[in-house]
Amino acid sequence: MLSHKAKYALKALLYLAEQDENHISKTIEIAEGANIPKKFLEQILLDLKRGRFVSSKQGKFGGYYLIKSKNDITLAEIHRLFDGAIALLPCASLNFYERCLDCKTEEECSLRHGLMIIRDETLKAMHNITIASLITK
Amino acid sequence: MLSHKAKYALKALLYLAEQDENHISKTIEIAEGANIPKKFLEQILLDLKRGRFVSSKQGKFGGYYLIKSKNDITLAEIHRLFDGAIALLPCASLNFYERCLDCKTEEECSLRHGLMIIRDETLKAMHNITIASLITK
DNA sequence: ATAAAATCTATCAATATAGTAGAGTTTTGA
DNA sequence: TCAAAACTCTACTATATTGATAGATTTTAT
Repeated sequence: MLSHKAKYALKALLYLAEQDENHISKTIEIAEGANIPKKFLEQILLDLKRGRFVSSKQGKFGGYYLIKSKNDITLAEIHRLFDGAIALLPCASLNFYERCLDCKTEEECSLRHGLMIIRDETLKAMHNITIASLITK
Repeated sequence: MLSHKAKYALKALLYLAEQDENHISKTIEIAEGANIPKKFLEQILLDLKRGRFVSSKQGKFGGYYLIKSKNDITLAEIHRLFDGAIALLPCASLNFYERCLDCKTEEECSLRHGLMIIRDETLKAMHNITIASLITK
């Protein structure tokens, strides 16, 4: 399941993608427009900024705006940024690999192979879900 | 990610599936064979019993054994039993549906459609991973 | 009866989640 | 230059979940 953070992040990105080009959105606008607790959203937007999905302008008339095309922001990326690995176990993960400590046979645990198949399928599907695809549903 | 419970459940089922027909396995055997904390495994086996994947015999010479074909036990089922919904949000779930409370438009949240696509893909893949398929990897 | 095994219920520590609070910094325009 | 508006940063908190452990109870075979 997605965390609330990841869900809110997607909704915030969706909100930003629906604004006019060059429009800059204040946190409070996004919060109200997408129904997200404002103070929580502040943290999420900072995370999205660190992830280089959005950028911001401080001070009066400041706010947030997309710096990545809505066609290039995928569910996979947002999942990884907020919820980590897409694979079902760390030993089957591409980006968050860790050895299973409870596996006797060092490299290959009995589940790893099957879970890598799932990972590849899920990843492929998650890569196709972009912010743009969510708008034009 | 899978919980330890779900992971241990899969490993326990794998262990049981690898035993001779009619063999009955004591918890301690499974625990040592699959490297799972014994007391924790006890709970997991009871869950698997309630889920009708295994059955048990009490008393001396008792233990656990599969009552479902290893070809019919899928990752999807084990995920649902121990970790719940396969979908990324409750509003996109088949078996654990709940409305998104933060969605303004009652029935359709902006993410639902995309997440249902992911769910279908993941589910299809998870359905193909069976205990049998994990053995003959 | 006794030993071996499953079963049941309770408890616990550590961690993650979902937020809230408030002070600090930057920018703008009057 | 000053104040308001906005982002930024750090800390805190309540609650739930996870990953176990402990111990008493019940069942069965010999």
